[in-house]
Amino acid sequence: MKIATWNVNSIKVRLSAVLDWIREAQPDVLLLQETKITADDFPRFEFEALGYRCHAVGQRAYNGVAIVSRCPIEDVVEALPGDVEDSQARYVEATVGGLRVASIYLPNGNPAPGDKYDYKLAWMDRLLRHAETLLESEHPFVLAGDYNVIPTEADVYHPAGWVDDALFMLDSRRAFRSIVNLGLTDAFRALHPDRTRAYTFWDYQAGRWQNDEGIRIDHILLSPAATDRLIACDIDAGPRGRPKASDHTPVWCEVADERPGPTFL
DNA sequence: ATGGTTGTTCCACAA
Repeated sequence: MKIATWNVNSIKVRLSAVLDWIREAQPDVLLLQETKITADDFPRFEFEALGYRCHAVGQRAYNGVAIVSRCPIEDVVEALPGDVEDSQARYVEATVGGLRVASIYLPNGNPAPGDKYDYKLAWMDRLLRHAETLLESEHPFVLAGDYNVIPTEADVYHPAGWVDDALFMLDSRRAFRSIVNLGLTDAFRALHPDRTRAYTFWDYQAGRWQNDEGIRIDHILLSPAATDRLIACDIDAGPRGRPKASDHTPVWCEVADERPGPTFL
């Protein structure tokens, strides 16, 4: 099963780019972020025409996440547990093809320090607790999306320029590490430990794409049971170089349908 | 230190 994640920065503007990429990359599941549209206005028919189902969680103008899948989308959870006051559309989780998957749009947190940074860290604490709950089930799961966290210095073109940014500040990185340290696997880094200049986001401003000055902030985290089935993972920078591109590009992984036997080793 | 860009909305804010 091929699972991909992509922050599209408005599904309305990006619809043809996303449909093109689906035709070309053939993911079984595509997790979207920053759709910037309500669930009612999500362009479901265009995805259904390609043989996919959709479950969108959204709001006007900001945020918005969705699950697009070839398999039925079952037992949907439309918000990250832990704060009934939080009305931002940043989380959707469901079972697809026997796997639990979540599309995550973690808060940006800038400017930091401040209210937005506090919200980011609180949101990450809720994600940590929820991941603990998911782990108790021992069911394989995939938490993928725009984490808005640069995990290490290897994941940014110029670390010194980012030390005061909420995406790279120590508490953000610590919180991300705590989530991974529950026993999850950063699929990309697990398979490409030494790869440099592996980015998923390049700012629209200041020629960042042209100069390959990016950051790796879109991540696929796998539970132990899902990690045992991990076959491949990569970043597809193709869509970032096309006209009317999102500032993010897709990340995908391939997970075996069955737990591999001895012949796999 | 500033400016550089894109999207949505209402004349700014978020990224």
